[in-house]
Amino acid sequence: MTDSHHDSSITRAEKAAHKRVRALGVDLGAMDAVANIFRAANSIRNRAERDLLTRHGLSFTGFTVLWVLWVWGPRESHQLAEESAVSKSTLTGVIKTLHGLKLVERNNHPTDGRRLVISPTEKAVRLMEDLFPKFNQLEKEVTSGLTKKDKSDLIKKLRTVLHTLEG
Amino acid sequence: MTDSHHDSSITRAEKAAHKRVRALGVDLGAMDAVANIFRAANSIRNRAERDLLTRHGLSFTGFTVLWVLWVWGPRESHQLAEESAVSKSTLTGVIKTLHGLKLVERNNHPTDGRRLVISPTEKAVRLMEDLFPKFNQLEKEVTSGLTKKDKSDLIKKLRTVLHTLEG
DNA sequence: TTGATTTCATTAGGTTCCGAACGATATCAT
DNA sequence: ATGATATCGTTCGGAACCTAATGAAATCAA
Repeated sequence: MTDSHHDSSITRAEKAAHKRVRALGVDLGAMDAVANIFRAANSIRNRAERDLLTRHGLSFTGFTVLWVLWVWGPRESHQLAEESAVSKSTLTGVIKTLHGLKLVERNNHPTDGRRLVISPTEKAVRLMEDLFPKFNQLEKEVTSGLTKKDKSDLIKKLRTVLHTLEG
Repeated sequence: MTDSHHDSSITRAEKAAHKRVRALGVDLGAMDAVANIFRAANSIRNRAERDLLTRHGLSFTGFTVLWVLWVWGPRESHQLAEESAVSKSTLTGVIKTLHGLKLVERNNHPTDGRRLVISPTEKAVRLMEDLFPKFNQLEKEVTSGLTKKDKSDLIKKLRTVLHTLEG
């Protein structure tokens, strides 16, 4: 046994990247941290779509929008776009799709004629009550290599990154 | 001063989510870990596109593909698609865009008429030598709230998640 | 050698995604 | 009041993104 065959060892891609940027004086820790955030997000997203969402006709974004509505209740569309991390114009299309699936309602704002209030339908609530526990099961699986403390440390560090970005 | 105003405190969105799923017996640690991976990835991606990539006519995916070519050199398209984490059909379109920008060349494989070899142009190499250090600067900034050890812990935990997903 | 199978990239069709431009509504200044 | 400004959601144009179907080329069988 020489070394480095535990679960979190460096990947071939990371080694090649290090070699390429060696002469440029870059911060490898920052580079690998960001790269692994993207890899993890991509990988989890693809898994969720393949194993869970596609069969319900939902994209990951559609699921996210539904999740926000489920958690927060009816929202005006600009709020919904921000919470879902998509642009307003993207949301217009996603809402159209979700409306076609009879998962959201679109209502005019009572006093402001420009605004639109989006609500989850009863069907959407039932769907989320079925779907979210399954999604959480997937979340448990993908983080099953981490202890409870590992997860809480990971969360803390990611929140720090987010706080830096938003601050 | 009451409490909880440090950088990594729980967000409003997380609180609302916890309230909603309280009765469903979900794993909150797994939920928050995954949610924060997505939030961080989304946020960094948007920042990079806005502050760095758009002005060069590059999407984040286009940049990723160029990065892979820069690190690894000429690749066959199926390899390039996999390393870039997009489908082959998506890559066809991205390559078309990059070819329009004169950043990649498309060459037939010497012996196998089905295969295509994609190479970065000299222009692409120059662009990456200019662009990547700036991208890394952004990576440094977004992780500036973390110590060196924090970053290496974060990397390790994300690799563990990836290993679980791929294993 | 020819026919069946496999393995490539591309095309077809449809959703997601963005910024910019647009119309409609609300608000503010005068 | 009314004209200028700001703020909504939508539309437009175009890229990214997927799966399934297609077409081209290589390989395998007999």
